[in-house]
Amino acid sequence: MNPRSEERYNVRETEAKWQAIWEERQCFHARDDDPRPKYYVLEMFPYPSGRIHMGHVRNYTLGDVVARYKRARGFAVLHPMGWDAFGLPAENAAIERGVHPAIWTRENIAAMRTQLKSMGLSYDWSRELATCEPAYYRHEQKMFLDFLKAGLVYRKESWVNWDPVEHTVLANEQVIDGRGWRSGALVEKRLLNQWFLKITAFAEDLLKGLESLDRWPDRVRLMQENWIGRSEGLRLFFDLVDRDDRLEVYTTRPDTLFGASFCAIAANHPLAGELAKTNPDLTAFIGVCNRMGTSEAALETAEKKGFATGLTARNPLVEGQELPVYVANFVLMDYGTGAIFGCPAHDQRDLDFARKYGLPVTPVVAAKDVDPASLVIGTEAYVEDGVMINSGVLNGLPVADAKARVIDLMEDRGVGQRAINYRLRDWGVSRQRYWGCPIPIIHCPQCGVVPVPAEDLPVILPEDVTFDKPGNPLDHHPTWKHVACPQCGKAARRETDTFDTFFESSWYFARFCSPTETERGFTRAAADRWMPVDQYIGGIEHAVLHLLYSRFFTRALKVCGYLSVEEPFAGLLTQGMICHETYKDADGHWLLPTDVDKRADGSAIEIDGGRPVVLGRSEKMSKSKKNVIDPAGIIATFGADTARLFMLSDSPPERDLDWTDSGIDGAFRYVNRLWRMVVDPAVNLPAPGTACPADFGPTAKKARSQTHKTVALVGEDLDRFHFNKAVARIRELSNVLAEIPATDDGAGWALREGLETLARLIGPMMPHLAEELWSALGQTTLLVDSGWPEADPALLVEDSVTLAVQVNGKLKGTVSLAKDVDTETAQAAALALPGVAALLDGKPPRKVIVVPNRIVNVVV
RNA sequence: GGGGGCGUGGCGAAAUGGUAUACGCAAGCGACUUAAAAUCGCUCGACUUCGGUCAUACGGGUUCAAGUCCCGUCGCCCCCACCA
Repeated sequence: MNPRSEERYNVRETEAKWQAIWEERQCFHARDDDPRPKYYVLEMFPYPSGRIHMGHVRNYTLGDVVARYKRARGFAVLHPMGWDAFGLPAENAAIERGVHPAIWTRENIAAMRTQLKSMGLSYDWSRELATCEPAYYRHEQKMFLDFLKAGLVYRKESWVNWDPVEHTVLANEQVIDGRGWRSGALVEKRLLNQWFLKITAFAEDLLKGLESLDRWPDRVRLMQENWIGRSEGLRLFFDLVDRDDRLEVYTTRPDTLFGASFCAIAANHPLAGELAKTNPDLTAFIGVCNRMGTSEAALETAEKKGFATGLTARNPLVEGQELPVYVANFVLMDYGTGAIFGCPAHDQRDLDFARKYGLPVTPVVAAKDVDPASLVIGTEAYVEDGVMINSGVLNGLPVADAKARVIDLMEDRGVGQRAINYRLRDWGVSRQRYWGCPIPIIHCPQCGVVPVPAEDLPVILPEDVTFDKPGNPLDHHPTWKHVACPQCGKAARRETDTFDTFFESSWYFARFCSPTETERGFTRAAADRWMPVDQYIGGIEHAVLHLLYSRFFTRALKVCGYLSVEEPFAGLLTQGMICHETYKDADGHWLLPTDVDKRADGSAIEIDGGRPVVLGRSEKMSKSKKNVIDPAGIIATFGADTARLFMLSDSPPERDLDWTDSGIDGAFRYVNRLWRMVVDPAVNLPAPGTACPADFGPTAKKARSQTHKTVALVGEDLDRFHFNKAVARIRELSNVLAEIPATDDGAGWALREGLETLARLIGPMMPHLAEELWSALGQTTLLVDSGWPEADPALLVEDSVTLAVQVNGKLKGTVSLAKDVDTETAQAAALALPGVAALLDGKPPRKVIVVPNRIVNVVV
């Protein structure tokens, strides 16, 4: 036995060795003056929570394969990594464990950086950034002030989710079933002064821009389209009877104006507030509306409720008609004008409301062939298309024409105008939090809102704060908020709110272009050099928020002269989640996979105590369900390459991936198999660089053809991110190479060619193993520097092909023919097949279809 | 309620409208071994009278040909949601 085969592939030593060599030689350093075409690949940067999880492993493996592949293909690759380091968990750690958020965050970054490095990721670490450092966030304070100057920022009182226990605003996604996600307290609506970024100014542009993003998943584009929610309709005024005032309403159904039977305004509508001043019952009703739950269940069961204000409004289209005005719980202040007219016959909510309060229900649209007289609206509104009835001048018009006619009429009379409305709302960026970027504003009793002068930037977050009281520590700080007004010099107060953490992640991709720039975040030259990101990779959960904010932010930066592009991410890959089986004990408590012993029959018991375990379905790995596997243990045991291979091989990247122990075992077996194939080859290999022999035996010849075909196919697969297929093809090649008999002419040469190719093809996926194999094969260069193999076109063409032969579309056999034979030859060969001849029974076929090199279909 | 996606062996999955089930996992059998692990080899959709026949959730349709395109049904998943 060859003594070397007794050695085992030493994962730890080998991976550490190559990581050190790559780092020492700065293999992944991106140079701004590199003349080759650029390729910017970026993965969504992590929040430094303390440890990496499997989702990170998948995300960064995918990105690293793309980066290493593009590098091999001759691109100047920018592949950076950083930390989305502001955020709530750091404050929670401070409250719960007494650690300062800055210390907690920096320690987590250090720990996670070590973990990421153990994965062998090809980052340019010289560009690393952390958003919690003043060197980073100072620039976004400047950007905010530039946006303010450009009219893209404003301050407004708005209704927010207020957690009365934590004394802070919550984002919508932090409100679960109407309660604060941490405190569990019922969330209230509060009117608060907040800073807003005018994302709605770009609504149309953000919508249009989606069309150009042809390398984004359709799903994400559609989600953003729905989120922006463009609608076309009419804004019109209803005069209020006996009041010198009118009510502005937005509708997408101006055609149904003849069927109107009431108007309704939101509880937070200014008119409701005014009326409530003299009406305690209305005040109470508004209070009820503001406390109303916003959970799915609450909305489903919530009754339509209204409060008759006693006011009436004149229907601008129907002479003499007066409609009662209600305050209604189902009208939203922040969509349209916060006021509607109700047409019960053709809107389900309006119908529910009308039935409850005994309001008239007049159908004004009927399906084309329905007799209007027989039309009865019961408990279901008619929302389909049709023709106008009961509508005076509109009668007989199709809905679309009636809409246009009413809009024209209202515009002519000056009581309304065509309007486009968006569901998208301006981005409120104020948070009553400590661990975030301070908003660079000073409030002066004399001068009002005063921006911090550029020369006083950055406004640095003070570190000497306490977390013993609820609310924002910046508010409790004894000195920090007290400053002199930059304009009048008198005592003034700093803004103590900080930015939403989506602010930092909205421009970090540009910062990576010139991470040490001190003047304005990044130089225009560097941004022009590297932007846009050619391939962005991350979770689908950011389909709207982060990706939409970043698209807006990039446009705003362009307006302010920072960069030239509008779209930050030219290509987007959204990866699926990592799932794992779930386990519960008899009492219904979740169990960790490490506490469970799976048995051969599929059942499972608790390792400690042996009680039976209830197996649950595979679900997204989460701490709450305890179905998590720590990547650190996997990497320590099996190595980074095994973990990476597993992440790539079982499912396409956009699909969810089931973690299985047997899957990781299989990947590890393959890593070792490849290693053995090289260090202990079945056939003696010629020296590297030996000239190609003139003749090859049949199997060696086939193997060579397979080698070159695999090069071509794996390249296509990687171009399309079909990593699972690339892995399958590589495995196929190794299966073929293992079959070459030593007796074949040129066997050793064909095997060396195959193994060298294999090493290069696995380079992006299993980089440590690839380097190890490359060097074991006697190569003296680094594999990362050796480019991508080229397929020999001569070896890609087959001289013979197998054609399927069908009769009436059913497979009856195959024939082997020379490639590209003429139709007649193929047809004759097919008809000569015994099975085919028998079915024909001597008669000529009705028709024969020949698809060259593929199939012959005989129709009888 | 609105929008979108998916349904292929025991499992993860392949398949420009053209030989369905590549590649892997699990399982079974065998070799090596005192034994186990590791490794290597073979079998592996269903039924079969061994000629074949039937299988891509279900029912229709288009086509010489459908997992793939169209219509409908069922099931699962995701996103948004009193958006006027």
